[in-house]
Amino acid sequence: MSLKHAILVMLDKEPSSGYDLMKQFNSGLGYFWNAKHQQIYQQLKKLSEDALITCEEEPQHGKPDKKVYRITEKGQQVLKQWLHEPSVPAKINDALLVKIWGGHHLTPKALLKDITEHKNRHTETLSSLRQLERAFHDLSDAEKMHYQLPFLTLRRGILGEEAWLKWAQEAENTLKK
Amino acid sequence: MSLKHAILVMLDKEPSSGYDLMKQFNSGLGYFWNAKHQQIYQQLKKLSEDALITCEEEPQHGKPDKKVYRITEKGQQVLKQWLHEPSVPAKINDALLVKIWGGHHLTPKALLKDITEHKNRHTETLSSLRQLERAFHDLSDAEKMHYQLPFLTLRRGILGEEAWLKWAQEAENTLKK
DNA sequence: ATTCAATATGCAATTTATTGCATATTATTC
DNA sequence: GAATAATATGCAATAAATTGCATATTGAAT
Repeated sequence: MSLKHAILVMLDKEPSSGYDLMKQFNSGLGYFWNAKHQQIYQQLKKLSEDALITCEEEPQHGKPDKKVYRITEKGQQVLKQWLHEPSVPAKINDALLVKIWGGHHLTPKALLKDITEHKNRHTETLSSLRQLERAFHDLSDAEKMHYQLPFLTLRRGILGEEAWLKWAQEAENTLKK
Repeated sequence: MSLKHAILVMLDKEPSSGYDLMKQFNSGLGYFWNAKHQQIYQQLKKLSEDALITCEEEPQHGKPDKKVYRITEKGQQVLKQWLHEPSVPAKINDALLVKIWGGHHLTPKALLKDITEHKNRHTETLSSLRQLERAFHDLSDAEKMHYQLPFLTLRRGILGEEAWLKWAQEAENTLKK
């Protein structure tokens, strides 16, 4: 229901191309909302048709031209309305947990391997989130105030990853027996 | 990519009707994999067509008849193959976090309200997970062994919910200033 | 008797998401 | 000069998920 709104939120902060958005979905916001590049381009098209955003081609030096999208008045209205609605609960689709839940066909070793691979990714994510956190702490008070809300989402990421890794430790202890 | 596999996992443990599965998706496994009843019935149909499961109508007393599905040999093969593949990273779609990330249009009060509503749901979930955990601890050693893997997923749920609530506390402290 | 909640299943239409191509520019490296 | 990586965008087809109905049985409560 709302890749649309995620894009509006992003464009409301800063006009961007599809490619810019894609990069954000692969880092910052992407931590909380998944989208592949196809989905983004499709939504941009749709949002343009509905006049919630406008598009302007912008020549670049050293890089292919890009289409810069901007949120419109109408888009802002739609965004604000969405912001005021109660947000729907997060949706989780976690294949690893499904596998563990029904994993009696697998050896503990096979499960551990799968868990370890995930652990590596979570460890990397956590470390990059912590780097962002340190950068935040170095900001001036005014800047900290300005980034207060994104910082909260960063904290959510950090606490989430820490909890994941703590669990992985438990799981490893159990499965190694 | 794998509501299909989640259903096979469930049917491998125990033959069930669509309604049975739906209830599980609204409690146990549903914590890690979302599915609405329509999706379940549609998948059951497809899985039957592909001969990964069979269907048998079972009359009941006191309740409408139900269709009991069982996993077939072929289904077990498909399931085992899936279990041996590395599992895809979990997908998160969390509208609340998107909203907070771009929530400068909202008052802290409005954000707090949204967070509080989510907090209530998470509190309830945590409390029911903890109840399951206590029930597990009362089991015999043999039974504990038997439920080892589902217990790990339960622990994941508990650690995840605790982390969420810890974050909510931080967010409230920040936003109440 | 009638309403309500739980049980039980499904069709049809639409919206979203995914997969598999496909293309073009420029900078950098070999 | 040729290959590669990063930038930048897209079509077409399919698969998956959601929404909005729609129906039927039974038990328990009013």
